[in-house]
Amino acid sequence: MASPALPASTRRLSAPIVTLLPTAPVPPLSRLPEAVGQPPDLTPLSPEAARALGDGLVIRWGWHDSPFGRVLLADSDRGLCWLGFERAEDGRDGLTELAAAWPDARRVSDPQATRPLADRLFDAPTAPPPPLLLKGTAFQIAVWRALMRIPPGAVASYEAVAHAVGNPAALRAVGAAGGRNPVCVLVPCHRAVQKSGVIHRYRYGVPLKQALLAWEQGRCEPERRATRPPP
DNA sequence: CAAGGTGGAGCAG
DNA sequence: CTGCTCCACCTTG
Repeated sequence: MASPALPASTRRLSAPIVTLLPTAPVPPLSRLPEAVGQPPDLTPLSPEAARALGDGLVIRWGWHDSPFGRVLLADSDRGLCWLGFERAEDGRDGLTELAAAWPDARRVSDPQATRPLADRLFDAPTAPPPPLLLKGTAFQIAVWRALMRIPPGAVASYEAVAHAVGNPAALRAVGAAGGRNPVCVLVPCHRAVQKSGVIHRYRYGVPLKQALLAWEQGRCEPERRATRPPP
């Protein structure tokens, strides 16, 4: 039986998070594509501005099921300010992280408010993102913007992202900045991989990162399915 | 200032 | 292939 052997360098899913056909690995982009236009509704905030805003901010949050596990969504009238899975690898749960990110905001459990977004979140990887309210340093915001230039179905090396933000040597800091983005999936930090193509680390675990990439590749490169040998 | 982080290159086995 | 060392540099406390 010719099972479609994954490269040994690729870690396998340890648990069936989502059922997907294995896809051929995508070679990392050596350079990010030129900006095709930033999402017009992305609202970057410096930590100082965010602290000033936090007081009056009302955040409505809710847990929802997704093909990749439970997700926590948190919305405000300034945009979506949190999208995270249930638990990060370090053990912290989403609600704790949300509270740490917006300590002065009024946080209200309101699953009905976030349900519409949750329902269409995983409809298609190419769907335009909702308005976002992102708090970060200048460097982090630059990294997040660069990550959003990686098309769905593609991956880029941390080095390429570092180059895109004008500091090719800061590739390790790029990884750290990506890992601190408050809206995973929408800021596609999962599309940054090691230069060799190996998926090495992810805030929510390597299996989830692989599942997200496989899902995007399956949705964005249907021609791959035709060229893949039958199981 | 020191430590840590979603890296990368080089080398040994 | 895996594992280790060293280097890199921005952020955080």
